[in-house]
Amino acid sequence: MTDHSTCQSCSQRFNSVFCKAKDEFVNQINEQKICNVYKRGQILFNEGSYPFGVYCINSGKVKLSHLGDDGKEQIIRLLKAGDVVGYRALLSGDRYSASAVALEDTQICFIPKELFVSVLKLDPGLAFEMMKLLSDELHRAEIKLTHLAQKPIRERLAETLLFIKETYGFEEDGITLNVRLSREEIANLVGTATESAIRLLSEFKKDGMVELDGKKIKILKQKELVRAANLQD
Amino acid sequence: MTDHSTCQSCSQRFNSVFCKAKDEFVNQINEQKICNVYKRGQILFNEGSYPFGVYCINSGKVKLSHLGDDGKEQIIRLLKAGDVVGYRALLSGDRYSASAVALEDTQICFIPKELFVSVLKLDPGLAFEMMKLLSDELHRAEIKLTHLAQKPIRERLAETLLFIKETYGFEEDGITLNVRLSREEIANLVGTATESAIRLLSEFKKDGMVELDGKKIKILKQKELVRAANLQD
DNA sequence: TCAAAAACATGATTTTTATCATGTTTTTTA
DNA sequence: TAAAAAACATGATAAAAATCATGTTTTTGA
Repeated sequence: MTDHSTCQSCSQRFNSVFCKAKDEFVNQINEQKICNVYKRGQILFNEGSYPFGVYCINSGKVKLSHLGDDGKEQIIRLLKAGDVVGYRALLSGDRYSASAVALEDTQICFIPKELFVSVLKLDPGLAFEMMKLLSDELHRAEIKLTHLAQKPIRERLAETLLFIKETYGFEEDGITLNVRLSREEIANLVGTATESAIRLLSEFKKDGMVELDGKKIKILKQKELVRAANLQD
Repeated sequence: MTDHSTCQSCSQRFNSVFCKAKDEFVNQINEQKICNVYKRGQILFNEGSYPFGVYCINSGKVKLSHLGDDGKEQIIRLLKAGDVVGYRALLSGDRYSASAVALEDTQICFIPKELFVSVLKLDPGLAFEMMKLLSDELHRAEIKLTHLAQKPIRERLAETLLFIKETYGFEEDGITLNVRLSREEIANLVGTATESAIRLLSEFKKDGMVELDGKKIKILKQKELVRAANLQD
């Protein structure tokens, strides 16, 4: 869904919630979509503002985060090519409860609210995929919630590193996490103080599980990291 | 949706996700629904088993909870008349990731999976309400997640008491929470150790905010409780 | 490009929270 | 209904995590 291409031929089409949508509606979306490039740090939308549509990520990376009651960021989701953002508030009929910010230069297509909703009503394939997406996100949120309540920070940090790997994968070298996050962002993903995240990353390094080179994080011993995460499945 | 009544005349119909469903489909559901009474403590479904349908609560109360990796319960949701349970796993195509247990004697109608899914495909009104429900639950989960990551236990306990009040309301006296939960269940809702929950409840009592009489909890000073919860809105 | 700002790192300390221990009360059930 | 079990309560202690302090390194922007 880049400027010069179409939704019909979009590389992410069958990798997204639109995979089951009928051609007829994909064509309609193609007519009305607006494509844009967001630079690293640019805001797609801000907590508290009204949703006017949904955002399809064609390439790049985006973080979705809340501000807690005392102003501290909590990162709710990490998004990549093929993901859609901004549907939660739109479907609830709320303002955005989270902000979306590009983590690197990112190509995004905007689909206006009215069009998205009308297609959702006419295309049960899309509606079903949407429900599946919401259900999966709800599942993830409930698991995370349980882990936040019950697991120590060390385990949650290990889990977060594995989650980052699942989401963005490795660079060509096969061991470096394919995203640059600040220590503060990692802490806000784990749900802890920045210093604690830094300290535990140093421990993981000392234990030989990871290698740290600025914001580059290499996973040296994934199995040990899985053990450190203490997951049941 | 009791045994002797019909979905068409169900007192919860317009108070539920089926509020926008077409009569035609409500009639179909009425034909195939199976109504049951669950005694306090009885299990509707168990984490790990396969979903065969969804459960509509006609009266009574149900808790939905996860087991954490170390076997500790985390209560995910509290459900009441008009609520539907068991749709998450069904829509995701997963096994149940949580168990549902009746908190008191509860009347529940079961709607078989195939019927529910087929109606969902044919009735955009129901599909939309379902998406709205999922979005709202996702929102709630994200807020809770942020609070678990950022707020101290005292604030979370206060918030939990207010949440229980929002969900189940008061008894006729206007101050007693209309549900009986053990201290352990309250702790598993807050995400803390049972002793911590007990201790902080005692503090709230000492501060005159609540009155404790076994499992009966009376809210004496709601405003102070709101302040103790330190919510932003 | 170089000065300022931000991010990173780590030790020391304090606060928060969990765990352990023990006694009491309530609930269950044989 | 009485004995056993479960739940509740609270103090003492230990562990976990946050905060504070300070110095170093990296990044940013004038």
